Amino acid sequence: MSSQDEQIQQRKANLDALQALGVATYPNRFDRRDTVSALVDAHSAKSHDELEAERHESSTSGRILAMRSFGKANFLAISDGRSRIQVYIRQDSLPALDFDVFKTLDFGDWVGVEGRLFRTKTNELTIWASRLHFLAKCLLPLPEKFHGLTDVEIRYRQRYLDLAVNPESRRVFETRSKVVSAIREFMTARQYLEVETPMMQPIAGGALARPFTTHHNTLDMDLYLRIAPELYLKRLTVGGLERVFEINRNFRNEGISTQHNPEFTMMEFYQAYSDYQDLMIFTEELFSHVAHKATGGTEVIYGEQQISFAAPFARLSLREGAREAASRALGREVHLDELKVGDSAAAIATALGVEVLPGHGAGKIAASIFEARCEHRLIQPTFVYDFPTEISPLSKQRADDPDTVERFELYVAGFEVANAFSELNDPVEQRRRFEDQLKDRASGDLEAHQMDEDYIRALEYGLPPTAGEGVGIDRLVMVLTNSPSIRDVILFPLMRKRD
RNA sequence: GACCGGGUAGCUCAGUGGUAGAGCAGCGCACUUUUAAUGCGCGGGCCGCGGGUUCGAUCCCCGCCCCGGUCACCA
Repeated sequence: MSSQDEQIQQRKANLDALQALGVATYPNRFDRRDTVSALVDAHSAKSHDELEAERHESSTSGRILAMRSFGKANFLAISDGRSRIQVYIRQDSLPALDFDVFKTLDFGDWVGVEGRLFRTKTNELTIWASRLHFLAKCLLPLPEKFHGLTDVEIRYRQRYLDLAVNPESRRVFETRSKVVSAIREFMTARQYLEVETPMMQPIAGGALARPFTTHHNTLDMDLYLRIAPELYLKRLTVGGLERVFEINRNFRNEGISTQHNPEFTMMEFYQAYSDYQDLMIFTEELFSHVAHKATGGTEVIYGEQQISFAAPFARLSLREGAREAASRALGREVHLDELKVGDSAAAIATALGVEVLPGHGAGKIAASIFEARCEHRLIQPTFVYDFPTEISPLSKQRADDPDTVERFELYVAGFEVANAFSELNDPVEQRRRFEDQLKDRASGDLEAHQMDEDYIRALEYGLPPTAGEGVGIDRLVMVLTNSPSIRDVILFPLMRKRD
């Protein structure tokens, strides 16, 4: 019998022993008065003498994460997932039945404890147990207490084990929850209406990406999991909801990496009577607020870097970023004009080893150079603005330059965490842009946008001047929790099926 | 998809072409304030899976599976 099988048998035997004692093996409820965390928070500063004077009688519960036995003196450490507290068990302080129950306990079991608080000789806050209640059995051996669980495959596939034994993991997801709460609080305080739009869409629009497909049986209709909520949210602004936001999942049928999970969470919002410049200011305020609420300040450590979310953030035009990077890599001064003409831009890209596909204009080439050579260097929050029109089918052109749109992406720690633009609200121009996308699609670009006639009809009813933005929640949480992989901030990241 | 690294006890990890190792966890004994408790003793392994080479493979070779990283694609 393997070590694991052996331990399972022993734990089952202990469960049987409980039953033989007449104790409920899976009791229906336990009325706890205090969480472990509440006890620790309320009493951790109190001295031995203060505790003796108060003789606080507690009733709490948790999972056993340590057991030390000295014959008639025994110690447990129980945890509510956030804090842990020690329990002192001595035979002459408990009813005989409770001590018999104690003898059946295994590392990982759930118990309820009643008793007064005191400090041991080594000054540890401890519950002197007067009652012990069995709550639930841990039949499988838990990872060991000292090294915890470090195998990332088990941490991702069996997140419950990770959370049970790695407090750092718990903290990451608590921070994630704070981030989402802070965003909601920030948006609703500014009169944004929180909405939910379809996750299953007949046309997967609002972004350039490959969708997942699904099917509705009764309607006999193929559907896509959404790649973005964008077109639905702007329909709401057409309807007069001037400020809307949605926090929800997007699904993109693309690669997996430290920065990409097939389903990921975005906060997307639209605001009438604003443009992309207004959103830069708004974004600075939002990120400062969220960083403060989630971490207590605006300075965070990410890997080797210290990142500041204090406003203002740096601003850099995409072409200037590409120009600087090209100059640095080629060892000569590259001029902006060279990036604005297809032939010279293509020559620079080729010299840099950046692939240029037929049909790519100067704008797309400049963007490729930026992505290959510049973006990973943007550690401090940086607004990269003025994107080429050809890669921005839903953004409004600059009044002074139709090849450039009023759009920015926010980069932090070398990757994109937000994307925003002044929304294209001219239905004729929007139709022309979709038609350009259809040509790309016809030439094999699976990520090109599809035609959405109803969206154009909505624009024909009139979208006021509006700016919109999407914020990648997972990536923001990565930066705020110093997590190197997106899988560290998603409770159940997608993994290959395993037998 | 390509390349690199990894998969050995429940967990964390050593290791070798010749009977498989440690610490923790587990079991037994001792111990009435311990802190990764300690001491003594014991049990626990398809060395990811399948082929091949070999007298003999956990180790060498080939294929496959899973995980991680880099690149490609993307946010």
